[in-house]
Amino acid sequence: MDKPLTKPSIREINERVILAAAESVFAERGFSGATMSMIAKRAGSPKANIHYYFPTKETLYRAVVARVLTAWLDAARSFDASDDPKEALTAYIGAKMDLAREMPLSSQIYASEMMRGAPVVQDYLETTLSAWVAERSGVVRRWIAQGKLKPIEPKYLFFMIWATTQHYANAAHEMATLEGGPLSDEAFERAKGQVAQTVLFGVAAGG
Amino acid sequence: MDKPLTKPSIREINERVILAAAESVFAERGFSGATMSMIAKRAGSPKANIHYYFPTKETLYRAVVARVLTAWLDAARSFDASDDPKEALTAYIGAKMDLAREMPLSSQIYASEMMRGAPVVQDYLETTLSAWVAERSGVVRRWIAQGKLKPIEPKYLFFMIWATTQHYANAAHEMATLEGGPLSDEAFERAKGQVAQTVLFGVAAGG
DNA sequence: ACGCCATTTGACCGATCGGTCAGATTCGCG
DNA sequence: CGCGAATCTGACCGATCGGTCAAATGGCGT
Repeated sequence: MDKPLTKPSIREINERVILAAAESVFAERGFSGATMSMIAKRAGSPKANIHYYFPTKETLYRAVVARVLTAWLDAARSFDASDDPKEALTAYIGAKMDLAREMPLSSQIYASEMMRGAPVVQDYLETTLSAWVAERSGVVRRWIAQGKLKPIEPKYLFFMIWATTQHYANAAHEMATLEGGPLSDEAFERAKGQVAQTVLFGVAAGG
Repeated sequence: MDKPLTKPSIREINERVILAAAESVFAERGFSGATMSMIAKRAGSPKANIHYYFPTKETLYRAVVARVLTAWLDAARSFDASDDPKEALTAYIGAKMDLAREMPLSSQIYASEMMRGAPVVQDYLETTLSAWVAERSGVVRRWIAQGKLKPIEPKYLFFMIWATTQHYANAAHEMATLEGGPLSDEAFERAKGQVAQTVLFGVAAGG
């Protein structure tokens, strides 16, 4: 879907460029710390032209956040890849970890949104995410009933997965300092494996 | 130590009030989003008086962050409470969880600091925290050598603990929305237990 | 009571913020 | 090519920012 049958219009191109610039600035400085001039400079346009495409700073911010949420939901789908808890959780944790590594800016914006009380994504929390959690909690409870998992509270399991994976974006700088440099691909893959292993062993039915 | 032998001076009282006000504003809006007038209003003093005690916004911010770090290190000490991995990890996770619940503002400020690349606490990361991790990694490796833990990379274990506990501060609003209200004390205690249990089972030597 | 220093305060400053606007320029279609 | 719409841009605006300052007020030892 969404194939470029027609060549992208000037509007499409520029909105894309501006959104990318805005994402990086919002991630670095937060909503209040970001300035329109900074975004304009990074996008390579005069400030007035940014306002031509996105009338206000808040409009622009909402557009950036909207992109973040779609990426989030895409990764969430990997949870449904299998009916087996081991496979499903491994796939989900892996997808979330990859997301944090490949789109750290988005992850940081999402975290900042939450810390500020979700002024923009509140309704997403109440509708889409609530529904997702309710549905998948049912799946986890079924696994528990089938004796495949310990009797845990599904919500806290999801919190733990979100926390851990998000941390690899939020605290990338802290980790880099402690490691003496950015995590290599190999180190990241080992981290991914250990997180998945730990969670799986932690919740797997005793045996 | 530090007993109030003499009654606190005007300076001590006011600095305390200002720091508390500043902490809440910085946590809500981030460094750039916080304004001196907002802090002044919350502290109940005119803005000029804030500048009398803390000459610049950055000075004030650094003072707030300094308090956060001492609370951090206090909680970290609970890791050394025992030589037994089960007890030590349970105590450490519990202390960190309590910290996130009792001082959510501090936790959020710390997270924001990291996301902005640690402009203020960089040297703390390179010295104090690095040393702490190096030392405790040695302890974990000893436990592994004694067959008490799976052969894991200690650093990723710490990352996971930090991530999970910090999440209960950073994402408190997200959790509250999904739970239909703030986590009760009971719910929080259950979460704490499940996190500790999951991590312990996840890293405990098989058997 | 006096005098000295700490503290408090409202008025004020230049810089920068988000946003506006009119006019110049370019695009795309007949 | 011609022309209306879309796009671009420098100049500009009021509001607010962090920070300053001189004068007023208060606390306290003697």
